[in-house]
Amino acid sequence: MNKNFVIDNIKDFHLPHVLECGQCFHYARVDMNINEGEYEYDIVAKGRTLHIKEEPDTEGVRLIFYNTEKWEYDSVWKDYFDLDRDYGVIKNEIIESDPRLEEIIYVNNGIRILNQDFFETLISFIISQNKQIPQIKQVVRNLSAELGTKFDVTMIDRLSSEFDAFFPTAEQLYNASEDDIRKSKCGFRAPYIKDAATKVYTGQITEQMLSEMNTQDARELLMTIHGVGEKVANCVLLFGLGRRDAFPVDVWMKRICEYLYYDEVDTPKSIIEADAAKRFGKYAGYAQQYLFMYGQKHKIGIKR
DNA sequence: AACCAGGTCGTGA
DNA sequence: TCACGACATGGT
Repeated sequence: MNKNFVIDNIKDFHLPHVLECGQCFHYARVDMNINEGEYEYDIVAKGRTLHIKEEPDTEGVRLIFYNTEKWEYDSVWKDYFDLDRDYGVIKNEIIESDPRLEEIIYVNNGIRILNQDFFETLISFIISQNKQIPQIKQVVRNLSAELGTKFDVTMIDRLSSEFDAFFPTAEQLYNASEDDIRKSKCGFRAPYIKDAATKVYTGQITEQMLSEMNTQDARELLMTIHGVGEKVANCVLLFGLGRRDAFPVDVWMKRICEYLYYDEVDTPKSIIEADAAKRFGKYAGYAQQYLFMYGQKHKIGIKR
């Protein structure tokens, strides 16, 4: 039964940076009986659950996927964690675009852009507007517990923690009333969630359509959803549709980029996004994530 | 007690 | 186009 899948010597990977850089919300850290250099998490994603641990290895880290078969790693988690990608190349390209990012990348090394489920990413980032990350996680958990398909923790013997349901499908959210959705404490975003679920469930917007469009057209189609603006659309493109050229600009990125590139002068998000596209090109999404972590860690530009 | 949060919408110049 | 308040909820 308890078969673990292990991979050794993974470079450019650090679980806390991967999960806690604000790109995903349906996870929890397991802090019990952990040794130095070890990090353990529970994750609910891709309609599955995962209990995973990182340990130091001779070169890079070792990942232990608890109670996981090889086929499941090959077909699900390898892609989810973006493990086929060579981040050495990506880091070099970014540093070439701006040498000042070398230190920032070094300090925040081990970030991976996850390949998450499209619909979950869409709803999660609709929720994210005007909320802090811990609260986003709470609403995602509430929404799942109330409307998502339950899984039996004792049967699965995998999760040690607080989750008991998958993220709701488009169908489940479409069939829920706005009041039911509001019970998740999503507040004024409830009609937004409903509209997104409706457009996806009725096939007005599909992952297939979006993946066949160029990034700009896909962004515009996403923005026809009520409650999806430029920033949320870019997050969905980057984290849920594999568009690594997308560069979401939120309050943090605005502060960080003004600090780095605009001499602290107030600059429109549209300018910041366009300049980043020019500067980082197809690596803009990766650059954004290193910058976001850096800004959060050092509270760049925050005045209090 | 105001003010802010991985924003977006509606309104009015 | 652009500025600005409103919007639920919770934390400081």
